[in-house]
Amino acid sequence: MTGDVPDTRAPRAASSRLEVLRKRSDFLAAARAKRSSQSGLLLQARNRGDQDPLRVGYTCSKKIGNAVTRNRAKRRLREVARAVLPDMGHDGWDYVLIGRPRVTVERPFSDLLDDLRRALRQIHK
RNA sequence: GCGGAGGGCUGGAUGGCUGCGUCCGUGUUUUGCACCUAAGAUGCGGGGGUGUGGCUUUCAUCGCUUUUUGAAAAAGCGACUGUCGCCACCCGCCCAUGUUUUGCUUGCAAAACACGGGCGAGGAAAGUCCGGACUCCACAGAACGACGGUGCCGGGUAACGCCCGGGCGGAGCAAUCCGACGGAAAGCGCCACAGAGAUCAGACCGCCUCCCUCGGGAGGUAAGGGUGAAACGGUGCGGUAAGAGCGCACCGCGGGACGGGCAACCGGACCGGCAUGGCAAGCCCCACCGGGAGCAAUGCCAAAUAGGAACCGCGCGGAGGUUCGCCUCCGGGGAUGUUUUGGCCCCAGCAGGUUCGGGUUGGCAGCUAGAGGUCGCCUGGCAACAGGCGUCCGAGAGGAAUGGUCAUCCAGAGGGGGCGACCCCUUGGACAGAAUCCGGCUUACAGGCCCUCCGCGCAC
Repeated sequence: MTGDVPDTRAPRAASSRLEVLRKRSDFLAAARAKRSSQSGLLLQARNRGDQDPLRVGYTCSKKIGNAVTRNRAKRRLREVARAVLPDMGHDGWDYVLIGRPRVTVERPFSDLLDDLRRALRQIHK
């Protein structure tokens, strides 16, 4: 596994780092913009109007469950974002992924991926 | 074997693909700083050079005039060319030095990225209920008061409301478990309903005596009935009109010499016929403990802006001294209630000058090695625990990492096949996520493993 395919791995690694939203005001701004509701998650997105790299935020409120459940939901959302956004996300946008009670944790992972893809197509249309 | 009691441990495993946080190393890039060195720009000083301008002067040159003239020559005036000197400005120059820009060398630091390596959730990380460490409110102490807490006794501990041992009361055949377990003759208050009567109490029924127009009335009586959580303590005998601690015996209760124990408490000669129940989780009394706020504490740095503080200056509660820095005494004021001791700080004002910082945002520190834990042995102790030696372990984030996904296996559950060992299929792993750090308590928890003890049954 050490040196087989260095050429295919390098570009992926460079693009896999997603910038994370940290300020409350960014979350509030995204919440006022477009949104798309899917069965596994809720997506909010805002076009900032510049050409800086896209940014992602995650929200799992206490409605999701206790701390363990909230963490797991957030981790699955992070993983979904890592798989989908480098290809389908647009630069200059902020995306906020919001977990849903029970579903975000229990839904099959492939379905969750489809949910995000569908939501992105809806918002970019 | 069945049933039970107490305690401890564990909290799925392996692998593939792919991620995250932190620390270390290597490399690349960028930035900053320092150094080496080169070039450029520029400042100052010295030297040098010459260009321009001005002035002066000498000489040369030219022109004109005059004189002598054949020419030449001389004198004067002018031109401004060259030259000498001085002054000003200037410089593709040299030397020394400073500033600065760019490049380069090396080193250091930071950031980003890549690669490699180490480490990376719990027994409860939880609830935030107690006790501390630490920080700030300058600090330390005493008495009283208020408020809050603790509450059998002794020990352990940094401390505790925790732990250990003991006592007392209760539950259980037992192992063992449970207990807000100080004081009710210090005082106040409350004790519903029922009942005739509820603590300086009481006669409804009954019993006994007397009276009487046989219905009843007067008196005695707490043995019996009834009420109630509780009714002048219980049983027996004597006694009596019937009864009653009225008398006696035993039990209970109260007091109690004395003995045992560090103590809680235990035993108890003897005395008292026995007047005095519960609630302190109502107030209260007694003993002991406790200042408040908290890591969003607190400290530092950098930005950008309304405007505060300190020092200097004028001036400065009183007196004295003075080396003019300040010191001593007295007076007033300052902090969480009052008083008090030590100690500290401050003693009108502002028209000025200098310096510094508060709120906000961002960053750094605090930040993890500590009353540290694991395991083993030794010493003291019934034990909690303490001491010693060895051993191994040590997350440190900050919209918050410690994961996502897939496969196989292993527990467990259900179904089917088989006499059985076993095989096949399905299902399937609890409670729960560090946030400054420790000691406890409480609460949640699928399943599994181990140890000790008790009762019953069987065998011997």
